[in-house]
Amino acid sequence: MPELPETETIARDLHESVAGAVVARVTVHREDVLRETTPEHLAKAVKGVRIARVWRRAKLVVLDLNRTSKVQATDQTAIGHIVVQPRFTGAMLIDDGTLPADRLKYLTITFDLDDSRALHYRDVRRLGTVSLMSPARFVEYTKKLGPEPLDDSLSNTDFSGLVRASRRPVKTLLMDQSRLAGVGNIYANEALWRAGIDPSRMAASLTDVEAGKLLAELRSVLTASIAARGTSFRDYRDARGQRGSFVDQLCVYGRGGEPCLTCGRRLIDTPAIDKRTTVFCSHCQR
DNA sequence: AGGGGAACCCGTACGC
DNA sequence: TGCGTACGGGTTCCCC
Repeated sequence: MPELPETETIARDLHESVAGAVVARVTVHREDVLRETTPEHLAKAVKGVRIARVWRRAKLVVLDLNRTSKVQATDQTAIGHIVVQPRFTGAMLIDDGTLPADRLKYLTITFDLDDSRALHYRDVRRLGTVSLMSPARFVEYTKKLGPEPLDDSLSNTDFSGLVRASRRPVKTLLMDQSRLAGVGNIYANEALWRAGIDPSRMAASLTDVEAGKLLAELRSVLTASIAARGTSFRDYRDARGQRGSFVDQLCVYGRGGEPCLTCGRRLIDTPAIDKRTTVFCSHCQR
């Protein structure tokens, strides 16, 4: 399930390998993943345009599209964005002819590139989405998202302020994309365990010191996971079809009933908060 | 503002 | 073995 580190890994890989490439043709195999566009509209809008940059915002992979004509060569303004939200089973795959055959099942959209490679959006369960947005629409859409946790411009004071403004459980707040972008169930659980904070605590009850500790641990776990190319718990694969290895460094997620790595007591696994699996240590997390 | 619930989708796991 | 069904998981949207 791609959260921030997995989406970051996909975006970096894609940027490295397809930035600058031109889209020759688009084939939509499964129309139901499209949002804000139609197969005809997408094909027309994207044919012959350059993928100028691939980057991440929240849990979204964003492809910036530019014109290819020489006249426009100095104009760096994107003419639009393809916004991919992989959700659970979505993957962006670079197909240079070497992908194993089983990776080529469940393709939903194929962007043929002018260098004979292809970029596929593959999604087994198709809860993920692919949108085509104008620059204005993209701004409107992304301004509803909270700050990026790894952005240096997010200060301890800012973070403490947004945490302490909410009376919801702190875990719910961490996962609220409109307050803080990119954090999902895995990293919310991990950061709270590392920070020694009970996930069900009212966010507003955290002290400035606790909030500072939580942001530091959140950044630490996200950074370490990016370095490991993300967590492949079930389905996640990067743009090369490979698994991420951070699953080996998870301390609580997926370890309900097993011993806490700090105190050895049984980790509690409960759906009590928002019906999402929360794993924590009732002894170490207060 | 925020809580609850439904919809989206289908492979997997499980019961019989 | 095969068939049927429940489940999961993030986001969006609608209602309260």
